[in-house]
Amino acid sequence: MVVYLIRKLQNFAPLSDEERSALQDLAGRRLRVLNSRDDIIEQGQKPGFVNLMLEGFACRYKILPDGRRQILSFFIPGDLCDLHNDVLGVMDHSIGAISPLRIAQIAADEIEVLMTRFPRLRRAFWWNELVGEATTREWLTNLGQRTGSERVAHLLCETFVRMRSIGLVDETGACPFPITQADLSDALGISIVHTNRMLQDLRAEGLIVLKGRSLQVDDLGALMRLANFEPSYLHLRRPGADEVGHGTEADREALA
Amino acid sequence: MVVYLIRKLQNFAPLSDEERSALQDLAGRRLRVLNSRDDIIEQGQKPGFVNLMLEGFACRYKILPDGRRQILSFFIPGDLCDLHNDVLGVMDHSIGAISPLRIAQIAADEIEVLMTRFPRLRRAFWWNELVGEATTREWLTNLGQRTGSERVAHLLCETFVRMRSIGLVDETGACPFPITQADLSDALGISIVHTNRMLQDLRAEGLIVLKGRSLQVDDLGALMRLANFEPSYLHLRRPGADEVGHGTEADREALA
DNA sequence: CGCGGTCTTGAGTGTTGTCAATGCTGGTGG
DNA sequence: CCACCAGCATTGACAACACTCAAGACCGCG
Repeated sequence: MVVYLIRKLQNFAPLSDEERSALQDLAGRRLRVLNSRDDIIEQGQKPGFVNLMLEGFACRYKILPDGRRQILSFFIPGDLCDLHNDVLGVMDHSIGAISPLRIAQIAADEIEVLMTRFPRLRRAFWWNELVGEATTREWLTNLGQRTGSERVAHLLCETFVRMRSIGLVDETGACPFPITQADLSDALGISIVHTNRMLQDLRAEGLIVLKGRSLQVDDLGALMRLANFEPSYLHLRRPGADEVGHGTEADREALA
Repeated sequence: MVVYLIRKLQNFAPLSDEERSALQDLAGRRLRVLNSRDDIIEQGQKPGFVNLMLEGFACRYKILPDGRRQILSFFIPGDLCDLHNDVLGVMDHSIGAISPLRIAQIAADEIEVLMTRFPRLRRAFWWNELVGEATTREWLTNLGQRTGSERVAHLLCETFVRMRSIGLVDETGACPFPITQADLSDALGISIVHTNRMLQDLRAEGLIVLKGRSLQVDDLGALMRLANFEPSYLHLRRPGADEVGHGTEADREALA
């Protein structure tokens, strides 16, 4: 399952066999299995490990005193949580499982050893962190500027493209999608009812098929247009990416 | 003007005279002066320098193809922009001046030399970055979960507390505040008209006086309660902060 | 004194939220 | 194998918060 991390990092730079097997070792240590809705770590706790997602979906979220919940990001296989948060000492948010989960718990110093031995991996991890921050900024833009339907479409685009970039979209254009409508609502800052209605619209337009924890995107181009989705913030490299720019709509489709 | 950076970093750890003078040197190099509304760096450009805010306000923002603008963060004196963004190569957002501005442009390798010489400064810079990320997450929560009035109140709380932590609130409880209502709207994801009305409400309640580019907070406790503002994400240390926790309302006031 | 940018206010509209009920589905135990 | 249950999805009716449009006031600056 480390293959997803490797695929992801290779969006930044190709990795050597040695680097790949070092990553394999790293992730083979402490395996942790969680059920849907379990917390990996809670607000207020001190982070002990870096968590590497092996299988399943999770999310970062924050609970307000009155119970409102904001989901801050979704984690899919290959994602690393909180590479550096030991500096602050205390978690200001929680991380919870959305589906049944398998994660590897990695000690901070193990990562440090790895990064010292392989400078390219250090840069790859950094790149990964920065992409995460860029994604948070895009979410902020999503919540601040886009309408309900655009928000839903945008999040679906992002998740779909990320899943595809690690090879989890099958030949029919479908990928696992265990995120419930309640989760979507808490991520997008709209009510459950409204989320449901926006999804209906997307279905009615023939853009997506969403059912049984699976998302199939039938017209990615249209979905992207509807959302104003511009994938460059994900910094993905796909075959031929060097040949295309970032400006035109054709570029956008090519990159996505 | 480097004093603001020093004050800020000392929220993380006390600095030695040597460290302080090294920071002073660093910031004395390339001075850049900008007018209100000038851009420091634009979306699509390659970042050249790390920018240190000496005087004035700035903001990070993103423009959508159709012209909508989302402000992602505000910079006040002492703030460092984009310590590490050279890894990604291209800016996915712009940074613009809100008021007349004086900044120091620092080369990435100068920072690296400094951090190697003073490991504590390295950790302090890291801490600073992580606080920035925590703040972005708080903004996401603000946009996703809070109503218009809460959002406005929350942003005022945050800005006021940050200004106070670097010594820019005077004895009357007022601080410079060059952010226009249009800027606030783009930061909070609400319309200008609505922003205006929410501000009127806060004035009517006697919580703030906002006029002439100056913000005076008359009842911070009430403003914080209204906003559900919980300042721990800013990780500020004030005198006695070691003695208080983070849970109760009294703690919150003490820390803020 | 005039001008541009900013702020304020009113009126009407509509997107989105709330409440509440019902339907669906996959898993569990008898 | 069926009945039941819990969680999730869907729908309708109504309310409200927030948006748009539009006009006018204010204020600092040249």
